[in-house]
Amino acid sequence: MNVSTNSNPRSMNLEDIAARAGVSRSTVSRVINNEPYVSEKTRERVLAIIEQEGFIPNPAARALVTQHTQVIGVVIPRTPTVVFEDAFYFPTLLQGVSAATHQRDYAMLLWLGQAGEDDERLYRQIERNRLMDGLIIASAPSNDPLISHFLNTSLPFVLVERPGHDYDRISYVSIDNLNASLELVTHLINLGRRRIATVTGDLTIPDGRDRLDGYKRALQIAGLPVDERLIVEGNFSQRSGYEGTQALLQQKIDAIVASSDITARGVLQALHEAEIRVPEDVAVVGFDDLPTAAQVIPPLTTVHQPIEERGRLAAGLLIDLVEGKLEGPQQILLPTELVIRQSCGAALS
Amino acid sequence: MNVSTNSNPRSMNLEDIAARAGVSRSTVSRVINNEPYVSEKTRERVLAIIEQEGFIPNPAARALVTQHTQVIGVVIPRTPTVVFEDAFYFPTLLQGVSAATHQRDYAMLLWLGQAGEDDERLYRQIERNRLMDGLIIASAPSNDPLISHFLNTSLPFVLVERPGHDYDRISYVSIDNLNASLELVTHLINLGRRRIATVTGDLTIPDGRDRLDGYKRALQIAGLPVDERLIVEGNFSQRSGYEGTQALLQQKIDAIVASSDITARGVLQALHEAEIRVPEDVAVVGFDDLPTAAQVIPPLTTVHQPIEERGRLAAGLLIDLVEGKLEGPQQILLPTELVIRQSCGAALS
DNA sequence: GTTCAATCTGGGAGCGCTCCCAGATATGAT
DNA sequence: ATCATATCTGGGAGCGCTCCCAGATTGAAC
Repeated sequence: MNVSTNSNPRSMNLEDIAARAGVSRSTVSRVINNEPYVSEKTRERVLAIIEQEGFIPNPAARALVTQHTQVIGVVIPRTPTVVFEDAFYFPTLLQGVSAATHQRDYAMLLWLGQAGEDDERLYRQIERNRLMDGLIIASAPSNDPLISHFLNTSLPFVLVERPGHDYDRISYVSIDNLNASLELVTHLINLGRRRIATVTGDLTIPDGRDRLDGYKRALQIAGLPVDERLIVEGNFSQRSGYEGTQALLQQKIDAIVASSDITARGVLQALHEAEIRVPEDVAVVGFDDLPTAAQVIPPLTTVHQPIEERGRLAAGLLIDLVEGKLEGPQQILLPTELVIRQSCGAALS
Repeated sequence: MNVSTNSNPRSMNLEDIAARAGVSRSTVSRVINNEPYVSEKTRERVLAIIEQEGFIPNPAARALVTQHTQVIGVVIPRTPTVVFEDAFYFPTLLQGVSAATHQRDYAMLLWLGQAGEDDERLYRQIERNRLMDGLIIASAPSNDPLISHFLNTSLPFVLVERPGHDYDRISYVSIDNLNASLELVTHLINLGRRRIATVTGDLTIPDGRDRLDGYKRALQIAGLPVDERLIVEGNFSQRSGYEGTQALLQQKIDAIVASSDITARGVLQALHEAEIRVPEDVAVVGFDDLPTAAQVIPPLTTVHQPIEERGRLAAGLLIDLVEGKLEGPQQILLPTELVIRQSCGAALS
């Protein structure tokens, strides 16, 4: 009946190409996979026909036998805050991951956490998806379920933050938060600041804790006291910077170290409202070097971190693990760069 | 030799589950795919074993026979400008796409254009990737090669902008730029503005052209002249807003319609430098309602568009097309909303 | 000429599913 | 009891590849 109206013609396969080239399936496979033991003449003939027919091998069939898909996954749980408070980090990171995956001929599967919604369902979907050769997990804090799950699996994964646990069993790419923070605070000390306060990040996250540790270490090295009254716990948000600063103004201070540029925004806002001059009365420094850091008033002294490279390295590392070019847990800490602008008062001296 | 050191144990398959349940491969398959003709008792027994073993069917094997992967792709070419000038649109759109794909149990393959790099290589990778059931193409302007390619293919695809050509053969989800712009300009006219200028967007992009057409239409409806000297061609960038405004200041004007909130930022900057009061001397309106629109001074009157919903609908539509629930090209125009703040001078009257 | 290794080529087996068809069993009408 | 029908169940075939092994061909060495 519908012989002539076959609307969805079967696409070509190896056998079809083989027939047209007058060779066998196996030979075509060898040509496609660039294997040896094919005469130059045959190879060229086959390649010509592949080109001419626009033939592309079926990835599902290939994956079925090789157990590799050439696909890696990227999970970004609980994005809402990321998206709305800092719409820079996440796209930039993806850009880096994307660059590396494409360069190595992989594709990238993206999993985004949904606003408000519990990540439970997402995690189940990710765990059930056996299409990936490996996984990049962004934003480490409370994604323990994912990490624990994949620790019990043979699926390679890489974090782009330092994990909160199992440090030595997990591969990750991060920045040297502690030393960056140490350098930043030392810079303030060198400028003559002595009563240096801080609004920390989320201390359940290694990033937050490490930055605080760097702050303390810098004071200790300089022989300055670590005064707990000058340390207010925040959570990287602008709001925590604003409220933290209001609390800090009870004390006599001459500098505030914000845990992030977003937090610094809140700090500046609170200082402005209290009619305190920056940097004359109080110096302010941030962390991250978001594009807006140069645009606030006064321009923010901060720590630049290579976000895109972080993504690129994480993807490269993951693919190396997948392909067996590297073994076991690998940890990479990227260097950061102190960016001196006006908010620290460097121009004053 | 290495019998006991088999490091990568073959994971379970249907046959294994079947053996444990004392049934056949086929019955397990029926249970997994929720097909009828399985007795309730058998179904429960099989489900229990699947649960207990944590069995997940091999997607590659499944895809090989069904010709469906439950994966859709999203292409965002030439992201650099998007990322750096407007880091909001793109993540929000992805969030919407992601929400819809996850809800319908699909996964999302993401393809990002690389900074500076030619998109040629990316396009080849996308075209060669036969893992996707369908494709969402963001940012329509110059991606003709992709669109033309997939028009000749049976792969369903959906744009999230209005295409520059083949309108009626292509499925897309966009907003009603023309009427939104018309409403916006009419609002200015109702406020008494008479010399209304505009800095357009990229006129090679339908979005840009439609917004300009809405501007003209509004003037015509009000019986006002369309003065070409009051129309400066821009490209959605802040810079074009800045330079366009400087050019417009040669004319006598009382309002500027910016093609986007980003452009409006440049417009405000130029007016500020020229010491022209907004909205007293010149009213300014934008388009897009970025989060920053409410934060500039004065807060920007603009057009709110449902970006996340755009992504969600595009993905939903694509999956409907993939699954055959909908036919052929489908076009959706989403409604927008006029957001009146201070920059239009509404509060003055 | 023969012999041997290196180089090339083809086809069977199998990856883990779905689909189809044949056969078994239960259910109800006669 | 008999038969027709609806409900279940099992196994073969096949999706399009890769991998392995056996056989064919070549070329160099003797």
